[in-house]
Amino acid sequence: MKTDTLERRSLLQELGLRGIRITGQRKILIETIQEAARHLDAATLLELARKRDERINRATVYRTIELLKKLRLIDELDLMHLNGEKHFYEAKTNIDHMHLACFQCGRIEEFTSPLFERLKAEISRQKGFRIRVTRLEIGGRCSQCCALATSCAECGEETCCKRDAANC
Amino acid sequence: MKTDTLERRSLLQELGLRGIRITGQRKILIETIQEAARHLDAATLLELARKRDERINRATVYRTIELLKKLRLIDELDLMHLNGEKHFYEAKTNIDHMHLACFQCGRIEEFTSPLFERLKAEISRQKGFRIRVTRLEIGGRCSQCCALATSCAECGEETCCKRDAANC
DNA sequence: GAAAGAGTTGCGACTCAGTCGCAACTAGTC
DNA sequence: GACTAGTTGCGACTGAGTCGCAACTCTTTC
Repeated sequence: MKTDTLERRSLLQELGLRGIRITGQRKILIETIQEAARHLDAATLLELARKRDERINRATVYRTIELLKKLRLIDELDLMHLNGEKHFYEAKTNIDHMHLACFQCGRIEEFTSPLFERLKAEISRQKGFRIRVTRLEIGGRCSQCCALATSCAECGEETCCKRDAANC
Repeated sequence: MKTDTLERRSLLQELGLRGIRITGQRKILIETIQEAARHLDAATLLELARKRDERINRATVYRTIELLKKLRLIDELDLMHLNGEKHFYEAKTNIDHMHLACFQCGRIEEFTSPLFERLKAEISRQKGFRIRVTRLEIGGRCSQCCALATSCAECGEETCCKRDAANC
């Protein structure tokens, strides 16, 4: 997952520094995550990894994800369950960022803000909570879909999500 | 889920206002959600509802949750997957709030802040994104666990999560 | 109060993400 | 090159959530 503003670490390098064995499978899986143009779920990660080495097993994918999560090298996302119950993964960035999920077109946007950092500082201070991981996901309608918005055929409401009309 | 600061609506009343049929099962399920002292997952909701009417079926629980989610009367939470892959549910409140999940003791705290509202406003303004649902979950260590913290037997690190030593 | 019909429920079979134990394999060390 | 702890593949399993269909029930209408 590459963006202009957010800096992601080299996961392989981090693994090596922590004395964790770098196997062929881990190398492929990590490279696949880092080179992906979008957030990957476990099944897609497996599929892409198998293009490089078709012997890679599903269990290995889950075990590697678990490892990278525990080492806090990747973040796990739900992306508002836009695509069912899957989880998605991305290499951790230098600054925490949030994900905006458009219910209409399915696009995922990333967003950072100093306000988010201030909010985290406030939580630490007020609640005495030591923050280790944050997950801020926002669902709604992106600017493009807002611009194209027409009222819903089912309910007449302009704010309706055509992707899921019952959600009006 | 009752708190002092957050105001939750009467779901049954809302359902009626929207012309949705109020069945015996829905009444029981909604009352169970509203009277619960904690966030419920689908299986627990079923279990509690069956104490009132043991004929209630699992599929009905999932269908009712789906209905309430679509009507935006309840929020779905993951609570940082502290307890596996389940989802948890709570009646929507008048103000969006976040959940702080302690990886050590498992406690869930709720927190509201004007900064969160400002952050949402900033996203709407800067990205032109029309926000419908937000989910902010924060994982770490609560103040009580911080106070009791001793270094981890496995790794020696003070910030280690004893619940999951591999997470050091 | 009874009839009618749309909406809802229970049932059971199914799907799919994720887990686990175990034997075979291999990266890294000596 | 041999050794071994850590890793992998396999296949069976678990558990959350879904779906189609027949039976039931809430609400409306008369």
